Amino acid sequence: MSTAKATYHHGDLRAALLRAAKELLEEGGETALSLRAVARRAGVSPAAPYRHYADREALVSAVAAVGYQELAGRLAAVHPAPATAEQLAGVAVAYVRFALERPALFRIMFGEPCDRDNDERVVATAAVSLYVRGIVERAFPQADADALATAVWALVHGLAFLHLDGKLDASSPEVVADRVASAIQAVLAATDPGVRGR
Amino acid sequence: MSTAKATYHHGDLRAALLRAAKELLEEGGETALSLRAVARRAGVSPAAPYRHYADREALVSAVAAVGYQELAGRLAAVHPAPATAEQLAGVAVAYVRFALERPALFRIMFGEPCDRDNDERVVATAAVSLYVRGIVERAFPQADADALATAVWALVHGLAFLHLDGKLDASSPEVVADRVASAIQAVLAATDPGVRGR
DNA sequence: TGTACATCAGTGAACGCGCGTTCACTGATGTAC
DNA sequence: TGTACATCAGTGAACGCGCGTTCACTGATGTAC
Repeated sequence: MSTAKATYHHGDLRAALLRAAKELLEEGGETALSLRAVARRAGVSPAAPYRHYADREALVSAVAAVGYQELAGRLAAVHPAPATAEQLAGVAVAYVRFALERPALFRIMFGEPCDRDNDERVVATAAVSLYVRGIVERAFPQADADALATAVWALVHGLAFLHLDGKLDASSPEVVADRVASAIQAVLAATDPGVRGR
Repeated sequence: MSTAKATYHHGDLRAALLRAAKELLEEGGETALSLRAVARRAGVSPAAPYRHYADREALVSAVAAVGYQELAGRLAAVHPAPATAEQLAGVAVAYVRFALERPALFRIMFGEPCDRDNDERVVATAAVSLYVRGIVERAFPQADADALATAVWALVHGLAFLHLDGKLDASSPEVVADRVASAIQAVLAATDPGVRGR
C-alpha cells in the first residue's frame, strides 16, 4: 500500500515525503530539512506537501515520530526486557549508537522543546521514560526507582550528546561502546553487586 | 575601556556586538542570532561586523567562549574545589540551572560539533572535562577516575538537556534542583559511603 | 603648535539565495444514476 | 455498460522575507614632521 507504485496521482506522496525528509536530514542536517527541498526530492511541486502536512512543523513532527519507532525497535532488539546492569549497558550502547548513526534525526527527536499539546512526541518520550523505568525496577528492585531511572536515562542521554557534539571522541564505534559500558559500570557497579568487577 | 562610551567611531563595537548577540540569543534562540540582526541591534550597518569577525561562525564562537567563562564562574562560585558527593551535587545543580537560565547560549556552547581546529571551544570543553575529573578524584579516590568522570559529566549534561528539551518537567527551579540532587545521589550513594542516606 | 597624510572603522547599496506559504488552476480518480 | 458530475491531489507562478556577504566609499582618528 505505501510502496512507491505510481498509481494514483503520485502513488503515496505522504510516505514519499517522509522518506525524502529522512534522507535530506541524514545528508545535510536539520537545516537541509525544508519543505521545498523535500518536495523537490520527492519530485513534486513546492505546494504539494501542503495536501498532507499543515506546515513544516507538522512534517518535522512526523519524521520525529518515525525516529522514536526506530529507536524503540533498536533497543528492543538488544534485549526485549533487560533485567541486569550488564543488559542495561547493552541497551545504553545501542542508544548512543543510534544517536551517532542518525545524528540529525536524533537531534530532531530530542533537541527541541516540542511544545505542542496532544503531541505524539510527548507520548513517545513518555514511552522512553517508562521503558527505562521498567529496566531499573527489574535490575535494581531495592533502589529508588524514580531517581535511579532518571539518572540512568540522563546518563545515557548525556553520553549520546557529548559524543554527538564532539565533546567526547566518537571516531570509532568500539571506543564509544567501551566508554559507554565503562561509564555505566562505574556508576552502577556499587549499586548492583551482581556485576562482575573490572 | 569596553564600556559603551561613544568615543571613537562607535566606541567599542566588538564588545557591543557580543552584547547584542547574547541578548538576541536569549530573546529569540539560535535562529535569531544573525549577523544582520546583531548589527541592527548594535545600531550599525550590516557590513560593520565584518571589521571584527570574519563571518557569522566567528561571532558565534566568540559568544560561546563568553558562555564557557560564565559557566566556569558559576560553578566555581558554588564550590571552588568540591571534594564530596554533596558538593558535587551542588555543582551539578548549578550546571543545570545555568542551562535552563541561558538555554540558547547553552545550546550554542554544547549543541554543535565545533569542528574547527585550534578552536578556543575545544580548549574550553577540555577545561570542563578536567574540572569534573578533579572533583571526582577528590571525592572518590578509590574509583576509576576516567570512567567515573565521564559518567558524572554525562549524567549532569544529560539532566541539563532533558530539562532543556522538555523531556523532564522544568517548570520550577526547586523541582529541578531536587531531581538533579536525587539523581546524583541515587547513582553515587553506594559509591561514596560518606553521603547520608535518604 | 600646526599641517599633511596614512590608516582603518563604519556606510549604504547591491548581489543572489532559498525559504514558507498562498492562490487560482488542472486533470485524474471515484461515484451516482 | 455508459455518461455526468463531484472530489481532491498535485501544478506552477507568485508574494514577501531575511539572510550572508561584497563593494567602492567616507570620514574620523592617530602620526610624522
